[in-house]
Amino acid sequence: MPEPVVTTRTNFIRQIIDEDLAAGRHARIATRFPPEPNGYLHIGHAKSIVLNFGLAQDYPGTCNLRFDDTNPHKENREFVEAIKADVRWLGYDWGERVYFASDYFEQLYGFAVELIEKGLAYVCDLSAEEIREYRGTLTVPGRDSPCRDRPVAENLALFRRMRAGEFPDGTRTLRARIDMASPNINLRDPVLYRIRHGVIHHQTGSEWCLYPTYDYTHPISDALEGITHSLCTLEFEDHRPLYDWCIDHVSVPCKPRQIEFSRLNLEYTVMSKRRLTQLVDEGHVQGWDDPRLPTIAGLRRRGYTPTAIRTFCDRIGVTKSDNLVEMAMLESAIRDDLDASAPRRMAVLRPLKVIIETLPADHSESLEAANHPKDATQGIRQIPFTREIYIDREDFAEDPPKGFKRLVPGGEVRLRYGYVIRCEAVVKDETGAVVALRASHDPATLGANPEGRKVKGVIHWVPAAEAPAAEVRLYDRLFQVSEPGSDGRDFREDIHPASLVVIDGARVEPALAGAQPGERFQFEREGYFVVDPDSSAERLCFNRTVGLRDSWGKAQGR
RNA sequence: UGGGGCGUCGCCAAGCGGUAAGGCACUGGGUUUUGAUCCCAGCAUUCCCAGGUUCGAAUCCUGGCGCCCCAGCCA
Repeated sequence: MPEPVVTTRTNFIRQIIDEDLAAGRHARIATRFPPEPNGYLHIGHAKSIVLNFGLAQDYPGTCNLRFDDTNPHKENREFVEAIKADVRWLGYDWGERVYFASDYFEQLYGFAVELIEKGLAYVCDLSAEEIREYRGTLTVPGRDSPCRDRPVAENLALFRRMRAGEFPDGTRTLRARIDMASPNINLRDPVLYRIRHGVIHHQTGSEWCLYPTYDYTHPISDALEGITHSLCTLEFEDHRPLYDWCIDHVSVPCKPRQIEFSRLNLEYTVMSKRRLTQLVDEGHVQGWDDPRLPTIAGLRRRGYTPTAIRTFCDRIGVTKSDNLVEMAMLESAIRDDLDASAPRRMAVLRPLKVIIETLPADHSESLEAANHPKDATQGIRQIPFTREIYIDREDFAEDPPKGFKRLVPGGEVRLRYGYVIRCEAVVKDETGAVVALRASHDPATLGANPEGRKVKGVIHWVPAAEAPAAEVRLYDRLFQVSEPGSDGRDFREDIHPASLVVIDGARVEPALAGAQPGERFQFEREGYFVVDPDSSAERLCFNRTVGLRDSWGKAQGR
């Protein structure tokens, strides 16, 4: 089958790189993906991963994986490992190039000493509250810290004592000496180092009680790794002058260029780490890999493929404009991939028994079914056809709406891969509920059209006695509004109460019996499903990745 | 009302002074033993608005308007 078309379109970042290359500024590009290990990766990170690793692949060049681990409070090893697994799963290989910002702590310290010696950084005794007061506001310039003109020797000595652990948390910081009156607040003597006692850093243990801030660490880490193009999201645009300042005033080997692009926003979900963490910690979902979450782990468990995610990232492009992408965009990417690759199977979600009375009780014949309608290399499988079968309750209607093409009393329908049957009688219980159907079949219709009449409908089915039971989890959007938390609501109020519907008594065709976790199928006329890790030989369990496009359901207003 | 960004079809997004790509969605039609897929066709006289420059402007200039980000010892 043809691979889904992935046309790597150009974008403004590629144009910048082309210009830089044409101007001879670099022989080869180097990018990096710099996650902070304080949560799981989500589809927004995938956009960045596909961008950075994709650039390295195409130009070619290299892309480092670098953990931005400067805040030991929120970070841990579990997240480091999960992030590695997700990047690898997406199909990218960093080779030997995994780094940690904490690898550079000693060098970073040395560069801080260099800044102090140049009179460009000073130890400040102001408390956090005082620093805030001195910073001024958006419209009012800040005031100089009383420590701003401290002699170099004193700064050096104090900074050394900060490292030695002589001062408690929050009592002193190292600050860049830039401009307290700058209209850009990030330049009003930003904090470079803060004191953090008693935290065990996942990489450096208790070696340090002094931790550098992102603004100081990131540019230098980039430079030390020889990054040529440092791509980040728009909110860091204001930080670029500080990024450049750090690189310009410290003895690093090269000058990386920071370029900002807009982050991905998806309708009906949330993307911020704070909110995702809250959903997991407060139990609104069942973990970071809950299939309703836009995390990579969640999408994987939902049945998404790396290819679909890459296709999606490619289709949304890379720009600087604010965006809110429709779910339909993501869904079409996974449908494209799975339509081409997923083997077809039949599964009845809400079983309704049909007794084919023109067949003897012990009738059993094997019907042949192609595993894929357009890919013969996927082969065929056999489906036993028996007197009693199950069809989906939604494929029968006593009082059908206009245009209904499925089974109705006295009407005919084709059983997929099998015969045309006619509904002869409706069996009801004392409450009037339909419990079964009595039917006849036309033996002349296997692989042939019936004589003298047209049968429009085709429905799926499973042999009653030989259809394994299964649990099927139907997922819907996690939120019921396109922008959770907009207009001042708490985003949790917008959680969709029926985002997960568990169907307990589904019946599937025998060929699904040994399905293994991670295997993906199309359940014909229903959608794409993946075997959940909870599945076992005794109890099959499927997750619905996405439904098939459904013009009938849509026309019915569903 | 400081600074930094952004504004092209319902949603993404090309376009870089020569007369509005593409994808998603949607609407028709065809094929079909999945109301799926596939195929074919349609879908911005107009680019936030208003002036200006030019033979010619989404692209250049000026002035508005709208939206986003920044006042963590988070990233």
